[in-house]
Amino acid sequence: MKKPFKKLDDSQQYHILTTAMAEFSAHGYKNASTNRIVGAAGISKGLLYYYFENKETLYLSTAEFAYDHFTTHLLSRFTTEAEGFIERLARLSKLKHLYFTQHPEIARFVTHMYYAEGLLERYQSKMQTLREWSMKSMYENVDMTLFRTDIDREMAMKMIGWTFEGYIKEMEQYFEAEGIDFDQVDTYFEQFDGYLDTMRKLYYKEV
Amino acid sequence: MKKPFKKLDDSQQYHILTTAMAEFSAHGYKNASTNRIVGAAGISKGLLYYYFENKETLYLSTAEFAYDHFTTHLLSRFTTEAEGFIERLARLSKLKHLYFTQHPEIARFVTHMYYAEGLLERYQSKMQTLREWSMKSMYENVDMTLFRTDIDREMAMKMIGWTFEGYIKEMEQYFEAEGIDFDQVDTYFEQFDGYLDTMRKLYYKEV
DNA sequence: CTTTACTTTGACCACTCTGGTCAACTTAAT
DNA sequence: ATTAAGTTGACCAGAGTGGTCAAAGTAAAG
Repeated sequence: MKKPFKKLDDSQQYHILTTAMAEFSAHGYKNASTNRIVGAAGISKGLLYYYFENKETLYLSTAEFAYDHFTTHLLSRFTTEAEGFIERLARLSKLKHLYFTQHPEIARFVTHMYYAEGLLERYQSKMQTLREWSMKSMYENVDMTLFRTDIDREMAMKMIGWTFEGYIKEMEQYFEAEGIDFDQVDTYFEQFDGYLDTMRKLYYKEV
Repeated sequence: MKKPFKKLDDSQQYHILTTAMAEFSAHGYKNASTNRIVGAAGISKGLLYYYFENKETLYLSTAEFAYDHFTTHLLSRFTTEAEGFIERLARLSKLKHLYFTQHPEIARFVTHMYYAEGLLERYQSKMQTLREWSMKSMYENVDMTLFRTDIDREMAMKMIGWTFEGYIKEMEQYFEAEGIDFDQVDTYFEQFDGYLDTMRKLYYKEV
């Protein structure tokens, strides 16, 4: 990353970097095309190389930006208040979902980083931190005594997690296919709360 | 597909077609490389074009073979006997899992076909049949009265499905990372049955 | 042996796309 | 008018593409 790029508007930096992220997550580092990036970003080839020394630097700058953005916008915004496991995961899921709709390219690129191998080795310790954070944020200060005692807790937690994953995935597929209709975003949250109630009935002790 | 290819051993046909499938599912039709295919299959470039008129025909032959193989090996092998929803889905999952371990390239290519758009339009009616079959095989002759009455059935079925998906996905990731150890395949099935018991406890009426 | 028909090879072709450069041009500030 | 920063797109060498084809190999028949 050269100095001229740092002098740009934040919004223009964001624009270029997220465009690059979309390309990188879609095709991986090697098969990503700088030509497509400049095309999609609406800048000339020369300008891209006026901003970045080469493809590799662009990729690494992109990774750094994504990591920082993700951590400051998502991790810092999350508190571990006392609550049940289902409520905890619900809050986490909503946060993730919100971040995904507001910054889809970054979110997708972060998951790409999560699994990518190759250039991102310098980030693997950071990724490890991420993994540990997601562990901690799932369990810390969670009241496990709410679970009914006749079923295995490990299993229960796994199944609850899979339920959230499945529901979110289904919603994403639905919105991707049909387009987001804001009337239906309401029913989306109603349904979500419905699942929450059901899960409490299934996994928690009777009151 | 030309006549010389049809004269080959079944095993050699299978070998070439599955190699092509791996390439196609990994990179999609357009970015798949015939050079990589011949390299991985261990045949010369000329021979591939002695067997197939061009890349497109290779792709379509591949699709036809995959579809036929999948339907005859999986669909035909499945019966809709009377049972509960959990047991039905467990059988379906085990079948899928078995097919996936025995014919991974075909399985992956079929999922590729499921979502691919472009050349496979002639197959979309067949894909629709597949979709209908998977609906039918999930519900036909299933005893729904086993469910407890205080939770929504639709939700219950969804959540059960997500649990199976999640468990299978986790197992695949584990086996991919650690390699398949046959001692652990046993514990795999024990665990699976454990989840079945738990699910019955969660979703079925008490006996 | 020779001939004939079927297989198989890999060098080769024209073409597209790649990451990256750079002289020329525009814009803004002095 | 001068200088410096910003921006363009034609251009390059190289890699990889789908596809061809003369040549070589193989096996059976006469």
